Amino acid sequence: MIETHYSCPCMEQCPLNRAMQLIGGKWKMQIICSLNNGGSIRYNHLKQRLDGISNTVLAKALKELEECGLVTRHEFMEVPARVEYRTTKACDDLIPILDSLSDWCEKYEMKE
Amino acid sequence: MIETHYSCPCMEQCPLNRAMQLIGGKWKMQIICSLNNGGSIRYNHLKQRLDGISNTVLAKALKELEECGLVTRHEFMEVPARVEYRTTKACDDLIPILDSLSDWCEKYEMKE
DNA sequence: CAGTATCCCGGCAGATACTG
DNA sequence: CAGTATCTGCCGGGATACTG
Repeated sequence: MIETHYSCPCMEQCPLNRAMQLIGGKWKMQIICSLNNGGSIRYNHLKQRLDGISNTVLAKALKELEECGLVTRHEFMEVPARVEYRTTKACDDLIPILDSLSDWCEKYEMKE
Repeated sequence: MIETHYSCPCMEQCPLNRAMQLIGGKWKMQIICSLNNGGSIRYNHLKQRLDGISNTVLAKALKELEECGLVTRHEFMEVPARVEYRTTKACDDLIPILDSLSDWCEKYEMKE
C-alpha cells in the first residue's frame, strides 16, 4: 500500500454521514418503523406506540423527519386538532436497506 | 387497519437498533471507512486520517468496535509499541449495505 | 507509539405544565 | 388533540497531560 496522504471521503460531509444523522438518534428508527407499519397515523396514536417518548422529543423528531423529506404531515382543519403522519417514497425506499442492516446484525449476532 | 394494540418490534432490542448503536456515534462511520480503505492500519496512522479526533474518543471507539466484532486488534510485541487494526468479515459484509445507504441518500438529495 | 487519567462542556433527551 | 415552553440532568465527546 502506497503511503499517500490519503483522506477518507467521510471526512467531508459524505452521504453516508448525512444518512446517519437523519436516521440516528434515540427514537428515529422506532418512529420510522411505526409509521412504515401503520399507514397514516395520528400524533397521539404514534405516541402510544412509542412507549415512553415525551412530547418534546417526539415533536422535534417528527419535525426533523418532515424537514428532510422522510415523513409528511397532514393537518386536518378540525376541532379538536387532527394531524396525521405517513412515510414518503424516500422513506419507503429506505426500508429495504434497513432490513438488510437488520439481517446483517442478526447474522453476526452482534451484541453491543 | 384494525386497531389492535400494536407495538413496533423496534420497541424491544431489535437487530436494527443494535446495528445503529454499533455504527452510530460521531466517528464510528469514519473509522470503519478508513479501516475498510486501508487494510491494516496502525493507531497513529488512523488518527491522522481522522483529522481532529482525540485519543480518548478514538481509543474508546476502537475498543467498542473490537468488542462487537467489527475490527480486530493486533498487538506486536515490539518497542516502541505497535498495534494494527483491520476490519473483520462481519465489517466487510456491512460495507455494501452502507454503500446502498449512501446511494439512497444521494438519490434523494437528503439535507440535514 | 499507543494508549490511559482527569477534568470539562454542550447538547440531546426527558419531565412537567401549559395552550390554540 | 397536538403540540409548545421551560427547566433539568446526564453523558457523549473533547482537551490536555501523563505512562508502559
